[in-house]
Amino acid sequence: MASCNFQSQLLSIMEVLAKAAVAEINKRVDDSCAVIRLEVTQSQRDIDVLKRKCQMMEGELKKTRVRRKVFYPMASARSSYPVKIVLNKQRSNSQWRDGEMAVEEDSQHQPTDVEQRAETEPILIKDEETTEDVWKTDTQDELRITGEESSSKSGQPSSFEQRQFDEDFITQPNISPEDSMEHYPNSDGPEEPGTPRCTSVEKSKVFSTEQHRPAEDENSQELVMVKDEKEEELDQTTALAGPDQFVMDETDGQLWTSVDPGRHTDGHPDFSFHSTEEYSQNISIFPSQSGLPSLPTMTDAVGPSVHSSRGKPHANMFSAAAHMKKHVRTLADETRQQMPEGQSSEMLNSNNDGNSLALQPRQHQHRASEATVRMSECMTGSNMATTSTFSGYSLSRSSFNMVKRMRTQWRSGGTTGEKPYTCEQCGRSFTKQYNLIRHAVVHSGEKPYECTQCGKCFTQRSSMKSHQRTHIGESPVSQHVVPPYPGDPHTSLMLSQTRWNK
DNA sequence: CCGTGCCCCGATTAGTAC
DNA sequence: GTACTAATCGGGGCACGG
Repeated sequence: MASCNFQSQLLSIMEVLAKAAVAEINKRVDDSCAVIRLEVTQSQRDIDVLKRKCQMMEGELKKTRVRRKVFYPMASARSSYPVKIVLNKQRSNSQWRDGEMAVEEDSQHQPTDVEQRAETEPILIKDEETTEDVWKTDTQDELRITGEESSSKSGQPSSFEQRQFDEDFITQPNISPEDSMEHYPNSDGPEEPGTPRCTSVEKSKVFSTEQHRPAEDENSQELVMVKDEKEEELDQTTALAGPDQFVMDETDGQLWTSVDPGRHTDGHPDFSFHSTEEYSQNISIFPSQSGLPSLPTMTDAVGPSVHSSRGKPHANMFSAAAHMKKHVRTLADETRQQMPEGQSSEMLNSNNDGNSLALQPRQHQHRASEATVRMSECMTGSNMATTSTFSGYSLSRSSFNMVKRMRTQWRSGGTTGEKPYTCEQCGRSFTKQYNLIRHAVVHSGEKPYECTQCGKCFTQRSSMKSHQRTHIGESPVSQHVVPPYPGDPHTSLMLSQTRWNK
């Protein structure tokens, strides 16, 4: 009898708890859906803005091309390496300008208005230049559109990384994945033989991107406020979930095992993939810097990153957050596309119901963001000793040791096969950070290493060296004529030029 | 000592000429 | 199909600074 009574009481308690849990889940799912809808709306606005910008920039590009055709008809003929022309546009602006001036002087041409403009403005050949301009104004456009920005300037936010995240994740929805690549350190302005004479990413971009900082500051106050709200919510959710619920798995290094289960089942494998793999990778990778350039493209970023990220070991949560946001948007877009209006919340509801550990989208975002920051701190060692939770995910001392081991392994290019450094541009992962840095030039088009004999440019020094070996071995004659070390590039240059120009 | 950035070498892949 | 070359990446190892 007593046990029967106890069972009935237990049953009733469980029922009450279950009902409460369901109600809470529904409530939070609805809340999350609202966030996603907001994201979708903002994304649509972003798309519109970007379309307009795109059209503007296309028009500018056409004008520029026309200008270039008119005034520099020999530009393409002056070099056998068109890439060199394009990529050198900034660094060799002065060089170009010299050549252009020479042409103009030869013709004794009186500059028209257009020409004067062309003289005072860089010749826009490559799209990144215009892309950056887009971003320069997009921030303002975005602020105008959303009307969410705070006009007042604020002091330093409590955490730059958090601020970066919020800035990207909340108030700047128009960040595209490729724009979050500014963190890529660059193969610096190289030196010596193979001296970078073909640098495509110009210093001016470095400065121009840094000029975005004030704009960031303008938003910082609101950003901090938003962050606080989110943290409060986060605390609530984590308190609800209980820290013990999300103990980090020490054995498999799956820091996110509890974050996003079940996503594969809801028809968004992409989001799931990125959230479980790329996020965890990006989290650990990106060096952050105080005062990040705002929204450069990948190609823009390669340059600045050289100067800004070196020696600044903290993770760049900006990029990670942008990545995260991209996938949240992906989810939202897919949801919108795949489901009729009004069904998305139900769908998400059902998805979450099917998984006891599945975080609701908003919770997921918040936790992901928080965990991102915390993780970055752990990975960078900036807060290794004090960080004890991943947004409510308990992290034992041994887990910290594991994280530290992982970090060491990753950074030293460990033998685990792990590729924690992911290119946001193409999604490729790399074992070492420097490999990612080196890879960035693929997207930037930068070819900093130039063969001293033939002038051909290469992305990597080893490529240039192997190429130079071809000069040595290209013919019995050249073996004798070309010095083993290009002390006298002229003779070898003549020989190699005939080869390249054939 | 450790973390980090970087260099160097070698392997692989893709493109091109013959 | 083969050879050659460029492009790219992986990994070992060194240098330097904290």
